[in-house]
Amino acid sequence: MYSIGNLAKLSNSTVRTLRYYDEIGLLTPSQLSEGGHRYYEEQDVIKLQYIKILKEIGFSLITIREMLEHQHLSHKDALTMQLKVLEIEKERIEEQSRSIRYLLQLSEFEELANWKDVFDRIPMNPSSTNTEVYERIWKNYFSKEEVQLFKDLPKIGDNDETIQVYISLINDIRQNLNIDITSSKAQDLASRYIELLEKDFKGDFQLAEKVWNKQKEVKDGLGFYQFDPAIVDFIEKAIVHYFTVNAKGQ
Amino acid sequence: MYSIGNLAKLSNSTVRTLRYYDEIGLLTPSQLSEGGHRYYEEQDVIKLQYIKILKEIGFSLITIREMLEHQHLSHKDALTMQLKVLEIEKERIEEQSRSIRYLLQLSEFEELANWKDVFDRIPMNPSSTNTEVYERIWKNYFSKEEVQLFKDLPKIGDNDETIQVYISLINDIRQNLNIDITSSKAQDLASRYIELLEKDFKGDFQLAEKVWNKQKEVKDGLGFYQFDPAIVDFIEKAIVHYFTVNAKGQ
DNA sequence: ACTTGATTCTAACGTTACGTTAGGTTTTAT
DNA sequence: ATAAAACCTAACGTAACGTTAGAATCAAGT
Repeated sequence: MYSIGNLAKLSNSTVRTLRYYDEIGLLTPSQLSEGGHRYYEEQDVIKLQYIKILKEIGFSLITIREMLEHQHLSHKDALTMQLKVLEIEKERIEEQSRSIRYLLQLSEFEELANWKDVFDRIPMNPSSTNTEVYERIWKNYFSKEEVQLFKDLPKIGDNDETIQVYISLINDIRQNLNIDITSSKAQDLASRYIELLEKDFKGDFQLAEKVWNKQKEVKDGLGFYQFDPAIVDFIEKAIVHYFTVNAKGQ
Repeated sequence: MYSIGNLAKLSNSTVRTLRYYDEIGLLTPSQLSEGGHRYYEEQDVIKLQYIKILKEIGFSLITIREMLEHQHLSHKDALTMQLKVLEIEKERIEEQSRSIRYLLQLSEFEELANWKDVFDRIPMNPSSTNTEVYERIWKNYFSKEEVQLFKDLPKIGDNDETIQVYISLINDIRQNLNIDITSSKAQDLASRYIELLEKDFKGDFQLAEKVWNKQKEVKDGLGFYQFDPAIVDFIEKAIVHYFTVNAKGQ
């Protein structure tokens, strides 16, 4: 026989919660005193444990009430439905996270200073479902295997370290736009960029070059991030010089 | 110059929403008629687009108001903070999903019929953080490499097809407990079980056997799922016979 | 039995972002 | 001028409580 306060303490709950559960018919006390005080039995304690478990895995109180009292829903159906609800919610969160990362990374690529800059730069829909659109474009210029490789290229918004590496490199380039292409600093930047290309294109520099050129030719681009012209210029010159000096055969 | 209804239509929003935004100071109309009607300008249309984008990625309206009007928060800080919020929320969902899958899979392993059965079978805390506890136990009996391999073994609650394969097999075994161990059916079941062991233990049948025996010796088990004794018995006999007949050297 | 402190009671307001209903006023088009 | 459409404010609802207020009840000690 427990008072409401004792039950609250016993079950790591609150008096308010228990009153609310009584109000909605989820957990009604076994007895009421003449003065209206609520008293609970051992079976109520156990029921409250069940309620807490179900609540913890995400069920609403109304659903819990249905499940515990009327049992219209089988446990499997209820669990399966709730899993579906959680999956939809997870998708929403992942999509939101992707959009936020997109904005953050875009912000760093272009050194966007404030919200106005960010909003001005946002395309209509910062979603990654545009990949399907670009796939159709890629098919016009590249083989099936090449298109497949593009799908794995780092994209802005990915939850991946690679983009950070690009961001770091692009920022370094941006701060060194005016240095001599032949300097060791410029060549270091070129080397770093080539290393990323090698990784992304699995060593296929011809494909990398083809993409780079097509990206400039095709009217709306190929869906790959479009660097600032000054940076494009720097990269081209630095890489040409790098390969000239190192005579890597390319 | 737009009326509230026109703006609502133009921006795929509702009159109620726009009134609420006015009420909380998020988007106030540029003009009010004598009669109290709200009229909005082009800049308000643009601002509403910004609001919608931020709302879509999960920011609360109050936060959006702060960001757009006072700009105390840099866009990077706000986006980073929101990403953290989403990550915490995602963790919660993943944990909840794991618990639900645990219950579903447990339910199928043991053919639990209703909620009472489920609750009776639930250990204190159906969390997978118990792995750390079991790791300490494993270290007493197994090498470091072996313990590492255990971490990758399928666990109840995993979002993985393997458990389903186990469930299917265990259910088949349960329905054939009384057949002759030497029958082709029993041997088929044994074969299927061995196939799973081979995959899980990377072909190391000696380790699999060691685990199987230790699981029975150690007082509270090793943290691997403990089959019903009748099923344990069946598996042992069927596998022994399988290897005897096929003389695989084990 | 009486007193006092602890516990409990109900009522009500708050939280977020609107949807919905009601009754009255304003705007717009003919 | 008239009528229809659009708009206004007020208020209640949604889920799951936390918080405050003022009054009543319970339990323990004398």
